[in-house]
Amino acid sequence: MSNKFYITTTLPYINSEPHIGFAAEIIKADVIARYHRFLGKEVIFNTGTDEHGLKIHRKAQEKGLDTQVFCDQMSQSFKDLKELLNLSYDRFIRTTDKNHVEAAQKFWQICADNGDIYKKKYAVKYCVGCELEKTESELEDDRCPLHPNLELEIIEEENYFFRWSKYQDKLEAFYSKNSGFVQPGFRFNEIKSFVKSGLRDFSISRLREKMPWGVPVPGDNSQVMYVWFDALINYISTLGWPESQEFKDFWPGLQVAGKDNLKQQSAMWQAMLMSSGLKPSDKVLIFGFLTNEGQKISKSLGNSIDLKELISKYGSEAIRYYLLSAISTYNDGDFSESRLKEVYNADLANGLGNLSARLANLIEKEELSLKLEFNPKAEITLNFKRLMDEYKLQEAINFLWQEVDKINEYLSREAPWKETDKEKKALILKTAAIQLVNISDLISIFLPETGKKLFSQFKAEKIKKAESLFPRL
RNA sequence: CGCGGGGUAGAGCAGUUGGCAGCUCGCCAGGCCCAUAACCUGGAGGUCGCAGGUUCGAGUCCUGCCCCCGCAACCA
Repeated sequence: MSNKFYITTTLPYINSEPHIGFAAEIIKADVIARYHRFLGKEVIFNTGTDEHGLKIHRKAQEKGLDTQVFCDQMSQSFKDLKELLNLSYDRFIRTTDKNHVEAAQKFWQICADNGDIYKKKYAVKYCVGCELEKTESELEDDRCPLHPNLELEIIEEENYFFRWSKYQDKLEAFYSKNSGFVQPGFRFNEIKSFVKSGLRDFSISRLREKMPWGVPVPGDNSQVMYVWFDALINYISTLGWPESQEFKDFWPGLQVAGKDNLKQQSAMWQAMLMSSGLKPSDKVLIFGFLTNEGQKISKSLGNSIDLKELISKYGSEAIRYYLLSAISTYNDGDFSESRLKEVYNADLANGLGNLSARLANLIEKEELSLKLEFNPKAEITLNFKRLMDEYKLQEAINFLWQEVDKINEYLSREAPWKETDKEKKALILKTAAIQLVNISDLISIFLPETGKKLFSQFKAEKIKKAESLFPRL
């Protein structure tokens, strides 16, 4: 197995502030990255911001800002998540970065040289909301059914197209050879049937005079790249492609995305990689969406969750725990503040928090000297790995909490506070502490701060009661 | 016949290859008294959406049907 591991999130489009859904995605990616570091691998974990396109340009204009200034501000807001959510990414690429722009142009050139980019004159109705041209069959009453409030724009111009259709067979062959390529399985089925139903070449450029905010098409000053074409390339430009050892060492990698990105990640991008002669991605994980208190998250409903406020209220560890353990990794889930509190009290305060206080207190009174070490061969670790290797994050974290329960059960059963034999008492406490130490290191994959605290508390020569890990709410 | 997800205890959800229906919260009754009013044990509460089929055996596989929700702006 390679000692190098590369993982990347999708790049969020920066026309609004980061929200809970993206937080869920990047936290899951963070857990996977930490897991691979835990396995001793050298990891690159990439995220960043997608900054081109008409919507962003217009948004900046609305605010009376220079587009780059607007992008700088929004991008910073996403960068802030690193501290706020305790993320461990080590790359943050912006699609307006110079090296990305150059890589996108190089990539384009290679696809063009391979005959996969051609110019076509066409007149089409274009929906600004989708950033997509619409065919007649997609329209209802001459309006985009997805954005009925927006007037369609008629685009009559010569644009560049990518020969997606050429890759249909290759994609299908690739899918059938790589049975776990997209996870979960039902998403894989979805994309397979989509590709099977036929691919149509898609437009990958816009006239610069109409849409100035994009990567210039090499050799044609009148056109800029369509936002999706350039954005996908970030997954390799961040590794220094085309000229870098790092790219050779780390590509291909694991990509994670929300379910709205299924086509782009697992079919469009893979075809683009095939065209440029690069290896397809290693794997694509597709996560579900969140609702807020049972309702679809939307600004018009005024129910978008203020992520920063939430974090300052409950702390990143609680948010991480909730998103990872109480919400399905791959299915849609619901975010509810009352549920968050419930889970916090049950699992963090009464569960892990109380247990660590309970055990530390018992040991402190006995003045034991334990000097415990994490044991990577413990059965717990092996069972845990089995789940993590299949990216069953929710099952893995819940498995750890079952182990927390077992320690509580063990203590109640053995009742060391009643034991009069000093040696027996010490053995009971040591047994419990060893289990907790083993779990702590695994917990730090999900809750880095908590893991660190537990580890330093229970690895110390003199275990002492510390400040409450998770005070009850 | 557009694509997809879902309908399992009062609420929220798990159920991998078909093998005695589970978890968390809440509720009831005990226990413990080391710990954060915590922890442990037991209990009540389900015709697993409906109707068929395959099977020794179906929440799980097959067929049909009913209902809910995404695939609309913002957005993963």
